Amino acid sequence: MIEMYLLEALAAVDECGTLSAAAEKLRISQPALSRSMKKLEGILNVELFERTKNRITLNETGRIAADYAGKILRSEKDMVQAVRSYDNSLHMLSVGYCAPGPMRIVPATLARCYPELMVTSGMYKEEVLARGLREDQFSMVILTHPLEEEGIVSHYLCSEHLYVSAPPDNELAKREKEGVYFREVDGQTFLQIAHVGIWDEIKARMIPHSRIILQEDQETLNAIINTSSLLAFASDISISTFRRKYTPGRVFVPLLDEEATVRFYCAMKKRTEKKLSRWIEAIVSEEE
Amino acid sequence: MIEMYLLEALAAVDECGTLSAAAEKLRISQPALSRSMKKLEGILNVELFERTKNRITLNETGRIAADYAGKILRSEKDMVQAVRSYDNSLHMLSVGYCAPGPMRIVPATLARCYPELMVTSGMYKEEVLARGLREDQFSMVILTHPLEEEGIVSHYLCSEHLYVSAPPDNELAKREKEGVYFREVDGQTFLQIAHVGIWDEIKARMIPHSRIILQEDQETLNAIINTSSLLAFASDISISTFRRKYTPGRVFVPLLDEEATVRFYCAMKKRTEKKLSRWIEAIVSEEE
DNA sequence: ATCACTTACGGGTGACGTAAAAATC
DNA sequence: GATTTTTACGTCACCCGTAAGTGAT
Repeated sequence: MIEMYLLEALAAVDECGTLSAAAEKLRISQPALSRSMKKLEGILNVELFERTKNRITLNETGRIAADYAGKILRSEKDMVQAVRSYDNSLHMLSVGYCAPGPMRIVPATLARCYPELMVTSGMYKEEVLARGLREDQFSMVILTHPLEEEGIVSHYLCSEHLYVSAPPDNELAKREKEGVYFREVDGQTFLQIAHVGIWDEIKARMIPHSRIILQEDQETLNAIINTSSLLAFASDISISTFRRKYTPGRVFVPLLDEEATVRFYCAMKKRTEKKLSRWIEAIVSEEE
Repeated sequence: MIEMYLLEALAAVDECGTLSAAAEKLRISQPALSRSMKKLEGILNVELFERTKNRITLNETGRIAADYAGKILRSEKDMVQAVRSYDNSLHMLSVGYCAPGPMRIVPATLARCYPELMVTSGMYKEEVLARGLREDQFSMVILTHPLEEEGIVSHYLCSEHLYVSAPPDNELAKREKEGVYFREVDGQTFLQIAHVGIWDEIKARMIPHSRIILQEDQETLNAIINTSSLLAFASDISISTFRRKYTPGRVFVPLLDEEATVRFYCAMKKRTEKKLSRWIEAIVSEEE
């Protein structure tokens, strides 16, 4: 049997042309490589090289052997790649989101159901998410609509409702109960966390005349909000998870347009649905 | 990099189901195999087995890995096979004949042109020869006609003319100069060496009423001929190469039918023609 | 008790590197 | 003289086998 290191050596010699160059590439000494090539010829019981005193060149047989060697080495690389990535798919769950809201709920509930699973999260545009799901870059994606495709199933996950966060001395604070329409605040300047996914498009449509000041860091943003008289945004999810706690002085006024409510659906392939069945059931029951 | 022995071990475990059985198959100890499987998992950084205290089973990842392993092992076998057989084709020349006459000429001339070449000879029916040439079982075949096919070239090689070998006291011996026709000897009993290829068919057609006593061994046949009053066969080739010497008392009477002369052609693939160019030129010049 | 796997320990093969020689450019 | 391959020799890694241990059937 020809061991892999011999095939690798042969491929390197084929590639480099000389033993010395190949030895350097392989990070072994040149005599070691010379021996390996002799050993390979011994195993095959075939001459692979034209040898002169200080020159060694692959002959036709050697080139054929080197081609096979290259092919086998690629197979081996493929194997390592495929096995590792399959194993990864068992231990990792890559989830893509179109908005930060569900990202505050899903990873936590997944971790509760499957403590052994490593969950990765990321936010992308919905087209990217759909394509990534098809191509197995994501195990699951969170969208604003069910994805109706062959082999893919979608489940309703949760909804998120948008609020305006107003300082207590602002006129709007009085409207905490009855709410406000987008058009009433269009033109105002808002503070907002960066990267809110789908909400960017909604705000661009509904309050086109507003300026929105973005802040990358959530803690910094909270600090600014607490000392600022500017309006900001919140949602039922963000309020319940941290806004109430970290921007305690603020009044949250619900937006009354239907565009201020988004329904989220999780979409995944059938085989993932099977793997996540416990979580899906839990989500469905929480929803009731 | 995963060495081949690890892949072989994995494939054996996959095949045998238990480490002990696989170890026996591989002719190594069971602890050694246990270690190898651990090493493989270490290299891949992946679990390949479900392990209980006294049971080890491939998990899904392991089955995927084992499939790859089998594939790579087959590739390696293919490589050895292909390289050896290519090398063989450089050093061996397998020639198939339809008659023994050319077999007395061709191997000797080939050996003179290419002393480094190992030449193998064998006699077969012409259909078998044509197929064998196509499928590379023969490097060259000797036929009674040129082979007109894509990628195959044919050259005229030599002709062979049939004689009747008669004891000096036989009536026929007087006809040494003028010759004799097949029909004149049809019905007579002949002594003949076994395995004369194409000549069997010619004789079956031209002297259907004759009995032909076959003898496997040439030396034995010569001895019988020298002490027998039966007729026998000879040809210009056999006469010049050994009949004159080993059956010295005999008179050789030429057969006058055109069927008694056969022209031989060597057929080979284009690449073989290139390899044998020196020999082909020599044959052509001898022919002139 | 037997079977199947793992752990522990010692041994030998063989792959490696260094050094030096031979030969070509 | 520089480069390339081969030969020689000592070293060390690692793969193996034996023996012992653990747990399940």
